[in-house]
Amino acid sequence: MKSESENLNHAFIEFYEKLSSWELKIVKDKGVSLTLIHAVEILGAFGSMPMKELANKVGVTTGTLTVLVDNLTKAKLVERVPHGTDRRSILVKLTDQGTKLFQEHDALHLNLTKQLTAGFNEEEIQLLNKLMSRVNNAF
Amino acid sequence: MKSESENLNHAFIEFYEKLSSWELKIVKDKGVSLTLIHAVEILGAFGSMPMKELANKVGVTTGTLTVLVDNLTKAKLVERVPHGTDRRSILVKLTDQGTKLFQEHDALHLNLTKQLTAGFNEEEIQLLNKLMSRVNNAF
DNA sequence: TCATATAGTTTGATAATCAAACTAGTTGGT
DNA sequence: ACCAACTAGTTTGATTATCAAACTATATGA
Repeated sequence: MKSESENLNHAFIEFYEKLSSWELKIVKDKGVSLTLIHAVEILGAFGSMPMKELANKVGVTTGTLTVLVDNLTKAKLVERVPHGTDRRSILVKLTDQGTKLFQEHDALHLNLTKQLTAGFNEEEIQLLNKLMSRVNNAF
Repeated sequence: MKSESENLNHAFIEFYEKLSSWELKIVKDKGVSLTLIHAVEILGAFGSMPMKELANKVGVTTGTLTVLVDNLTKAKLVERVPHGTDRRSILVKLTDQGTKLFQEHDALHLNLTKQLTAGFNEEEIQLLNKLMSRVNNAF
């Protein structure tokens, strides 16, 4: 007999796998790379940050991030702005256009979430949100 | 005021982002590529499947998957087995060694899940599992 | 002041990926 | 039964992503 933790673990993994596939399909349709939209998503969620920190969150080296930010800059989605106190450092910041892309992507996620919880009543949605928020805070 | 769906959506996205970063870190430590472990995870979670279906789930073209499965085969993690009724098709199946890798990776996930739900009682874990399973089934 | 550390870029090589052409097998309409 | 249209997977040739390591510019601390 499987423990409840094992069942939950597999539910988490299945959700993660399905969301990954969904995300990949979405970005492919838009003709942008997964890493690119991932960077936009991180900047949208956490705000402007230095190259190094963004590289860590995206999961690439700073060398790779330099190229990625070059491409994002060419596409007018981000801009490099000087760090206030450390002249070695550079902040990566979403442009208006980048913010728009982030919001569009977020709206697609919202559609998906609504679709996935179509059979839920308001209390169940609220309950699931509470439980997932507790999980996120423990991360 | 944000709707409950929006809150849940952002909880899902935060969970997905955090799990992605965790997965990336784990995979880097092991020295294998994210795509490779992703394929193993999909095969472990959903069972053997044809090239095309695996390509869709991994999010690459069938051409790319051919190379990936070649590499996985060289590493003795998967094998190509004939499809019962369609001779054009090939099933990708985890080997014993591939299954072992999946189980090791799954154990890491389970540790994480237990850690994330350390503050939950048994009923809450069961409840979250029920809700997430319903979400997964709607995917 | 100067040795050491850090942020970001560049470089050269390797690996991942794609689109399109190709092979082999299936299916449906006549 | 035949054959045109379709599908699964592979191969090929080119492009892109990525890394490690060397490099530049700035910061820090003894």
